[in-house]
Amino acid sequence: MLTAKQHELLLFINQRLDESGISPSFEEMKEALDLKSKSGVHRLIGALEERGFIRRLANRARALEVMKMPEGRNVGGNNVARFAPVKESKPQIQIPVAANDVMEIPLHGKIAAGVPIEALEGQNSLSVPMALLGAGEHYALEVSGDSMIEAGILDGDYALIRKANTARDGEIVVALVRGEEATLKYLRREGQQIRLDPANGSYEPQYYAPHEVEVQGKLAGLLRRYH
Amino acid sequence: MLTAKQHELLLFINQRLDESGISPSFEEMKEALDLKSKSGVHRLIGALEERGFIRRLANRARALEVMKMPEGRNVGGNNVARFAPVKESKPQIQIPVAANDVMEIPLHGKIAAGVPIEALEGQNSLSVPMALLGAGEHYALEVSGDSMIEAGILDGDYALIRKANTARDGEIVVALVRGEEATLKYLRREGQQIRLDPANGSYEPQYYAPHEVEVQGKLAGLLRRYH
DNA sequence: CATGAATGGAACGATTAGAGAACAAAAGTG
DNA sequence: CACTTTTGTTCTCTAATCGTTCCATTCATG
Repeated sequence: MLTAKQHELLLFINQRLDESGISPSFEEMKEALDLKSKSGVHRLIGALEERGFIRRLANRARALEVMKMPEGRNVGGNNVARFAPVKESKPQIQIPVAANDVMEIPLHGKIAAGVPIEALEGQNSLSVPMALLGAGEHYALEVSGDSMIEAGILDGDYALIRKANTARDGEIVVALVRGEEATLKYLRREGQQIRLDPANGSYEPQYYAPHEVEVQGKLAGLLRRYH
Repeated sequence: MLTAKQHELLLFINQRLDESGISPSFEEMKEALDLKSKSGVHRLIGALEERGFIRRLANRARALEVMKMPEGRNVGGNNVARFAPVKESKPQIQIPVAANDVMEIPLHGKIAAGVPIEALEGQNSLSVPMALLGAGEHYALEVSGDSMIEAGILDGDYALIRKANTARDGEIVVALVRGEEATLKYLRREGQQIRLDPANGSYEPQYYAPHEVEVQGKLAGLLRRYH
């Protein structure tokens, strides 16, 4: 899927993001790739974006985000044991259903504060209006618990998650902690630490080393049902 | 399903992708298959693509991607605990099933505390999974304001409303007050009075005589979008 | 020998890559 | 707010790599 240069750049970006949480600038990438001009970096970034490996905010400095890594490679190089949760997969192509701006996305189970994702690997799926999703690969999780209640995310809601390996500060992510607990939390970086913030005064923020936390996706939408 | 050459090529591509994450070029594949011209590779790639084993970006260098491998190779579905050197499975492309469990409902405008519904009776509509709705006639409103924030209903959310003329105590309703203001509130009865409760400590409950309040619908679902 | 399929060859055009510079847009500073 | 620095964008050239296409040739088979 990638050329050697694209691969090299992707690795570098991912590494920097993992270590410091800060996107490298074009200048820094230029140095890392041993180039003498930034224009090349620009093209490579374009190629990576086109292929869905990274995502970026246009005209913003240091606003890169890694969506996936080539072939199984684990992001952040953390060799933590992992349990049932989200299986890494090849990009699944989501084609809008004809005549309907709706998509079927897989329902991967429940997510709760402090509790692993229940791997209810059933064939469950959810129909979701495309208007709620952006580009990319998505899945749904049923929210369990009240740790995000102040962000308007209630017990029983369905969280629509876009797969990603990194996220920017302040975004709500599905974070796999030490390979065993997956939780939905605000992601924030403080120095060399990763901080996972609940949205509930009764819970405390938790701090981790970067290698202990793996971002599996970010919150892209929410569905709730009143009976 | 595959000819010997096709099979050989697929294996080679998969191996290279696995080892280095970098797609082989036509030249390299030519060498690997012991061919003396790239045109043969071109045909093989075409065949593999046609059969859904690989996918590629047209006119892009080294932009191959393996979608699945031949034979009963395990494709996803493993729910066993897995450890770090995760061997990748190649999930099949997920094509959404024709979703007939979807409904188009009209988007009637915005609703806010203390402000009439904006009658933007345009062509706007929203596709919504039927799972979020019950029986009956529904429409959607964009929520404006923070008066229901403690009920997890935020500014910008889409409220799915089921038309109804009555509601039980404690339900969230669209209430038309004195024929002019439509608001989203908790409905409660106190003696001969109707009480409309916001879910926000900064706002006060409001009391009305029964004839002043007309229930237009009850909250049936909620959609939110994070960008 | 005819035929269709697979292979070889080479020309062609497009993409990728490197460099340099000028410019525009954000972020930071006082 | 004005000014400076940092950062991202765009353009032009040049060269090498890569993918595409068309056509001739070979091969296996009946």
